[in-house]
Amino acid sequence: MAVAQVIIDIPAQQTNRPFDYEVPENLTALAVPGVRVLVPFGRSGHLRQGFIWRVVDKSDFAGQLKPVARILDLDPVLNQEMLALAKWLAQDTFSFLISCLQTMLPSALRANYQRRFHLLAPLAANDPLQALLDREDSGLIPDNIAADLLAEIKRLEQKGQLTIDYQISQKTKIKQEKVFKTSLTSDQYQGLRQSVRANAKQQLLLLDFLIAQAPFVGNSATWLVKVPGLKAATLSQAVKKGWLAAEEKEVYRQPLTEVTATTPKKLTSEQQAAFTTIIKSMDQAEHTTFLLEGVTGSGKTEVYLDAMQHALAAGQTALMLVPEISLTPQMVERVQGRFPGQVAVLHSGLSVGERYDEWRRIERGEAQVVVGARSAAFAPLKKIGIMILDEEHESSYKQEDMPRYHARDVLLKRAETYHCPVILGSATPSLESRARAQKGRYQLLRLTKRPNTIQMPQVNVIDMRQADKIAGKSDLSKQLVDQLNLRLERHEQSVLLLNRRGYANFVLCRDCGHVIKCPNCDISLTLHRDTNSLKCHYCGHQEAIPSACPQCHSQNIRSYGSGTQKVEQEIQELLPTARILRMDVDTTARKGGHERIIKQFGAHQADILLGTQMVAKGLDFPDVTLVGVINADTSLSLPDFRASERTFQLLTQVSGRAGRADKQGEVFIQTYNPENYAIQLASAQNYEAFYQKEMGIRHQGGYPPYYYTILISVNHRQEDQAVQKIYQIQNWLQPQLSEAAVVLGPTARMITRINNQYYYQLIIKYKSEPRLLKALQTLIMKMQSKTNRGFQLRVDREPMQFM
DNA sequence: AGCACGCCGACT
DNA sequence: GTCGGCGTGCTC
Repeated sequence: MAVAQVIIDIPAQQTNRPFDYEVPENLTALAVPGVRVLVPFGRSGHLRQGFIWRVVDKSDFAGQLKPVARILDLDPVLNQEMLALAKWLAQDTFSFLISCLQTMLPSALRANYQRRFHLLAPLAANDPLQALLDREDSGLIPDNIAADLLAEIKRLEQKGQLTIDYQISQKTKIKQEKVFKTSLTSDQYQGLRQSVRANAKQQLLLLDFLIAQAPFVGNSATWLVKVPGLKAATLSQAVKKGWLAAEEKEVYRQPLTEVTATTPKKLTSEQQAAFTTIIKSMDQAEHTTFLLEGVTGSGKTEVYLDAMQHALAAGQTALMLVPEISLTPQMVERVQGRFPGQVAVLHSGLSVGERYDEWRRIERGEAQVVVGARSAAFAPLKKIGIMILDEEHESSYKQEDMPRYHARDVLLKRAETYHCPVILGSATPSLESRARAQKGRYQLLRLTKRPNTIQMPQVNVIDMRQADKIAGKSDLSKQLVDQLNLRLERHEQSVLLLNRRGYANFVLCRDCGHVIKCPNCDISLTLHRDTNSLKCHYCGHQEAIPSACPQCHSQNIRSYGSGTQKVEQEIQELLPTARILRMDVDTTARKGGHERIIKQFGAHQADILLGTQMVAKGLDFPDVTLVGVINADTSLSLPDFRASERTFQLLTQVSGRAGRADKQGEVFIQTYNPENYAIQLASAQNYEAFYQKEMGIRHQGGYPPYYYTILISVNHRQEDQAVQKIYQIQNWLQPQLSEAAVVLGPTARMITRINNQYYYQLIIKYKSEPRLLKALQTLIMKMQSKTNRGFQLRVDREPMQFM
């Protein structure tokens, strides 16, 4: 009898190896690697979801095998390539196989475990469990259930008064909407209208609506009930009375925006040269990595599109990743316009079901081109001919939780399988990539000119130590405000970058110096004017603004430092006619909020777009002639060796937003460090010089790309526990490293406490440590044991954030 | 995460 | 002697 090796979804994930299960005779045809199965697990025998990893003839397991309970897929959801990719990913990122497999799939295919209790005997009069039964999903035990309720459930279960069952429901994969059909004629509704009690407001409202729908009555027209004021309960009552017929109807979610087909633009000679090199590599099926370094506006996208076209012409597919933030309608329309009907889009704005639909279209081969954010690196395309990573320096390509993968590494790995080239594109490549191009591991392609003779913007650095400042508004120089005013008069648009959201940075008592801090984190709270509250940007804690100092009760408490909200208010006071749009986490958090703001600004419904980093990325507004950076220094002062690189990239990018069409753009950068090289070289738009200078610094400090880095971080509710553990880890790890490896720390993280967890960390810098990876795998396993309960360990290879 | 096994204390 | 506390370790 066949034996399936199954990777199981165990919540605690204490294991990383497959478990063997017997395949019942009638399921052997379906039991192939990559299909999802339900298997009994543990003494309880509760079913869990898993993936068949391999099918073998005989098990090495000495005990009695349990049988596979159910096979969930007719065709594997993960093919051989994906399974191999998962294995590599798990090793490369120190994560569990199961989490890698899950990450590759749309969440609609992930198991959704539910615990539900059923009463066998009536509850006591005031039993707290009654509250759970009264909810709509009667008897469902929520994951975040209060401990005392859970204890009560356990108690009753032991007394035999209730049972708990465990269900695995697949999250809805097919979008279903409740649709109501009229089941009576208009006349019959009229009749009912007469007989219903006069105070049955809801029923009358419904009947009036049904009568008004008369033209539809009698035919099969279905309609969605969206009558204002009508409650869902009334509808279900109406169904019971036979007034209406309800049914679940599958709805296709493809918000098909009308796209006009576009034709390829003629390439400039530089673009043509890059394109020719790339397609040569495609034709020869080489997995070359190209670093396409092109200044903003030099037309990288046109090269991507032509390369993708070349793949399609050869019967292959194309995968293009862009940062989430630049996956705007502008970008999507551009790709869809070029390849109408062939494009699937994957981004976080899609619902679970929409994502699944797009994933299916890709998997079935109905879409040959995929545009998406980070996780689209796992798009189930076959016969990939070209892969593109736009804005390759963006840190959002690195996933911050398990598995901590970098989309770039995934693409490069897949390129080996498909023998196809990868294009990494950026105006300001990451130092890692640029250095690899230097060493010849990547092939460097350059686009140095903007087509249509658009000039590079003129960049001015304003020295805030000497600049005229507007009285009382210490963050705005007179020069910048004059420039804003000038654009306002000319009916041109401006973009302002301020790297801090909220209203004020912190709230301080002028008498005793007390700063109001988050009760859960070691960080001061940020003042938000719109909600009139103090917020913690790390844990989300929110509290009212106190009228007196909590320490000395003085009324003399003030806020310091400017955030987007305050600057918005200040500019509004200075330029009363200006229409200002604010774009930051607070205004874009809701679904579609980001798009809405971009659309509004693009449609000239505002004169000034003021926002955090996100205004710098991927936006293309032709009428913006002024870009202002209010505080270029905030990102510089961070204790992170990448601070200069980030500042340079941000300033260069935001500068590129100015003057893209026929109008010359101007950039003003306010700074207290005007002589800093990152600011100087960004204003000169000189990437090469920055690269040389920064490489020198990295070499001296022994930082990437000269060294590999690994961050090991431990957190615990109690500080002394976290400290003890990190030293214990260091003592264990150090002897396994060579002399050449450098261990920084242990140190407390910059913000030591977040959400009442204390964080301590170690950074290992190394060039070649053959034993390190194995040791870290062991460490992860050791940390899973019960003696280490309460600790969380994080092993992050090439971390983006060192703080 | 569950669930059982097992090794110690306070009771019929 | 045994009932049950929850520390420890396994789950095919």
